[in-house]
Amino acid sequence: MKTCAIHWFRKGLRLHDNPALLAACKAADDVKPVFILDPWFPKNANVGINRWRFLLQTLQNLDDNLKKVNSRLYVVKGKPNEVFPKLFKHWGVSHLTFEEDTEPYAVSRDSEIQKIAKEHNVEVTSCVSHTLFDTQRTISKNGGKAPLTYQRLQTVLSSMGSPPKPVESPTKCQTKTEPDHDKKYGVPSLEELGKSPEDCGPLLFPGGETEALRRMESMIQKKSWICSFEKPKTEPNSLEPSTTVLSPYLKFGCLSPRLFYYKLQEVYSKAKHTSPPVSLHGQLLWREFFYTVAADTANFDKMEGNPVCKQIPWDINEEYLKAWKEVFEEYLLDADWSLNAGNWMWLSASAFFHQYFRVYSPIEFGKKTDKDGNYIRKYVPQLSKFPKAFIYEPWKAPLDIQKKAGCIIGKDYPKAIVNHDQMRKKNIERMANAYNSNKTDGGGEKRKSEASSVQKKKKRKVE
DNA sequence: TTCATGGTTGTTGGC
DNA sequence: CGCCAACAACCATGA
Repeated sequence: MKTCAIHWFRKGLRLHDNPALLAACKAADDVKPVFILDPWFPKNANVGINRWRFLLQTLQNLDDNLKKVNSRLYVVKGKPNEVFPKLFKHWGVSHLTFEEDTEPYAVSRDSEIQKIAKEHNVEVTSCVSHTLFDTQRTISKNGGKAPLTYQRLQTVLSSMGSPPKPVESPTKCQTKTEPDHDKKYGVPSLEELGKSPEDCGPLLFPGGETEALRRMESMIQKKSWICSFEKPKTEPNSLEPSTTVLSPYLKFGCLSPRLFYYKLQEVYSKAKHTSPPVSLHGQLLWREFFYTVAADTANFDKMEGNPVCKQIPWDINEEYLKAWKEVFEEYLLDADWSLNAGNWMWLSASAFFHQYFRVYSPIEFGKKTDKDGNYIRKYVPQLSKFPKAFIYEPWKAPLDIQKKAGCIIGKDYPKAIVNHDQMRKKNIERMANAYNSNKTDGGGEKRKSEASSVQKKKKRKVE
């Protein structure tokens, strides 16, 4: 009796610790590993050329690794809800497996595919392997709502025991391929997707599971570095990475967070080591934190309609917006929906972090870890010849120094769009007002008592 | 219900 | 250069 199962790759682009792939191999003697290039995606998401390259390299590597276990990757173009009915019929599919994905777009897409599968008598198995724990289980352990502080998450997780152990890679994943497989289902090149490879930057971090495991293994050798790792002491403006650079591999699932967790555990077990939140384990827990809150919060990537987000009357300034917009989502190799939204709320004191008067200075913060401004000299070549006294504030340099540096501010390089000191004050005031008015949103008695308690505090201060 | 506690990365300016 | 107080007074959690 021949049975055919599709394993649907989305994230989780790996063979190791992939319980849904294992389930497909177990359920069927013909396993079709499928990746769907969804035309919806490039139009509505900002994916830069380097991330496209990373994805395609990851798919190529996935195909290579599947070949080693007698299988192949099938890259199919189309919308999942149109592709699956065709594939179900074409291959006579009885099982569909995939890794659970907690992002709202994925949740609604997957529930539609579940329905379609049911209509075609296809049995669906989905498994958690993108996060350390099942986010829904964490949420229900916390009384049905996501923990809103890191400490609370730690408390909840510690009541759940250790994360599930990673499962082995499949040793055999028999696939009946067709002779024209490469032509019909091969991994496309950048050109075939209408992209220009010459627009790519240097290839510093190749995509793929093999590279992810290599990078993790080489990092895990540096035991004292791992044991003394403290995130706040890393250097965001260093020219060499001062962190692991495993995040793009975790984002695409080239690397299992659970495998990484247990590899770190092994090192930790033999020596004194740092702890969450600053340790490397702590970094995996931050990821878990934002994934968990994001899975439980409506409009997590927006302010409006987002119950955890402070409602702040931001200015709408198209000019400023243009200078910043989309940059992170487009250019980051590791752009990750839950993590980006969570971190932006953190940094803007909109949620999770509330001490809004601690404002980063674009001048002082950079100086802390890069006094000479080498990061700016590399990435903003117009400013590269400024003396270090002015590298963070080139507009303050006397005209003759600007001339000597070959860059007149306002002519060869734009003037600052805001005065930081003024804008800092203005925004602290705006935040104070927003916090205050959010506090009194209950209205009535509550409004009165809150207002009077603020008054009292002010009085005390004066005395 | 009330209140203390702690919070992964702030900046400035004086000593 | 390192240390420390002032800045203004936040929130979620848990006792």
